[in-house]
Amino acid sequence: MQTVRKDIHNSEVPVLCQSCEARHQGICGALNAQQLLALSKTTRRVRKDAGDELMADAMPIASFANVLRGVIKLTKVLEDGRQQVVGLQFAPDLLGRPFAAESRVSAEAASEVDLCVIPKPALESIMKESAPLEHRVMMQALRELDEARDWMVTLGRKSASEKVASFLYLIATHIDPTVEQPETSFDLPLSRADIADFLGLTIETVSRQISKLKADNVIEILNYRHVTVPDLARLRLRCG
Amino acid sequence: MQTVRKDIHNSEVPVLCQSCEARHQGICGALNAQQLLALSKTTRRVRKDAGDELMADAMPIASFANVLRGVIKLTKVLEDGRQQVVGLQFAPDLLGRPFAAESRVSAEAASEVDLCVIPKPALESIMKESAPLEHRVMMQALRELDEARDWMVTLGRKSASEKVASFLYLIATHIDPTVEQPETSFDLPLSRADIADFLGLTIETVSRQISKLKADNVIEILNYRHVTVPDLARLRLRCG
DNA sequence: CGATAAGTTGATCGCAGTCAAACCGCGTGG
DNA sequence: CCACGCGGTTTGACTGCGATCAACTTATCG
Repeated sequence: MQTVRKDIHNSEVPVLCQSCEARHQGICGALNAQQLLALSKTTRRVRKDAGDELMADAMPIASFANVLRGVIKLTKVLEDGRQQVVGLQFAPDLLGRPFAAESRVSAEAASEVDLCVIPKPALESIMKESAPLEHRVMMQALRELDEARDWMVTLGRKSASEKVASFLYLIATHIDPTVEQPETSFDLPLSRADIADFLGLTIETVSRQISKLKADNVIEILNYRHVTVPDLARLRLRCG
Repeated sequence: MQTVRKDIHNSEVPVLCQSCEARHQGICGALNAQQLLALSKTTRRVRKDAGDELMADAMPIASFANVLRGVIKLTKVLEDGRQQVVGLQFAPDLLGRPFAAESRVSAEAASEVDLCVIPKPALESIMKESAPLEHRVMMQALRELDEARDWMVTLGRKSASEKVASFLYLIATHIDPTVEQPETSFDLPLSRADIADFLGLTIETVSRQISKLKADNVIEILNYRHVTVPDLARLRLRCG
């Protein structure tokens, strides 16, 4: 989050974290009015563009952020440059690793995102006082652990076509978690390269499998990014 | 943990959870004397053999358990039977998914293990009162999340030989986390089939890569299970 | 001993990676 | 307006790693 300072072109208007409060989402739902007011004095509303780095691996953590809109990708890289996306965060997730001096992943805005940035000391001091808040943070960690383990099955045991179908299914069910209709439509928040890094595949293989799903009428695609799924259940079948 | 009841042949002697208390390890280190005494009345010391099922996917959770000795493997299976090991637990980890009605993984003793079994209501009621305990549980969840994400890189981006080397390195550094000497020796807690399921490979590929490491003098093997690593740094180099 | 389970080794095949070329949308400047 | 270049994507031809199928070896135990 150390990039926040220098990115002057981004709007940094101090506001009350009303988005999360109003919707009782994210971590703010666990706070009372007084705590919320105290916290709101230290938070900053920040907009970041796709591709902006939010947190670097092995760098000290200066702040946390509530994701209000958009998608963030968490990545790890090997010495020789091989990259793996190890997690995606949607609203209203909390970005950042509590109780660690430095991050163990890199975080990057996958799409344009809105964040509610909270200084690390502010959040940790409130967390020490507020058991409900710490509980909420733990629940997110446990959910992320469940998701990571689900994804390990995909990475370790699924074929390329199942991996791509699983990714599309994940996005379809996460990007807009409203009522589950059989037909859905959405914009992919990730480039082919990012998808490949998420699935442990190459760009070319991802492209081929998407083309195959299109040929089999499981999905329709407009302008590379906009996906329509006529029947989610049929996509689900392709996930293995 | 519902198998605890019926497995009469296993010793179930009620004892104080002295192992974890004495070493200030695991969750018991977060409790005061009074809480520890109250908890010890409900806990049971249990020994399980390798291969015993401790928890089934999608089954209600009846209890938690502190791992005192041995290794537990957490697995997930696809409908068609493909299996993936999604985590390993060593002493003094806490086995079980807090704040969830049912488990999302299967747990099986990989080696002979000693457990300190705690009924779910007992632990959760103490956790509600004791913030340090909840904090300790959260720290474990965060650590498991870090480990899961590390492993996602291995699953998604490493070659077969790097995967096997990474597994051996993981075991070498986890089974006995004492002072780090260049030479180490240990027994593999997993069969070739389990290793394959952990790495997203087949048994044959695991066997071939182990043979290759042996041929290159990176490891020595006795009776399939006992491994000696003459130089941990050299094994580390093979991890990618 | 023989039976069985676990592990190793060999031969072959196919999926996904690699290398290369074409395609597409888009902004920029002539 | 079109020419041009550029990044992202698609498609094609070929290769190679790891899966598959099968035979064999080794350890264990009745």
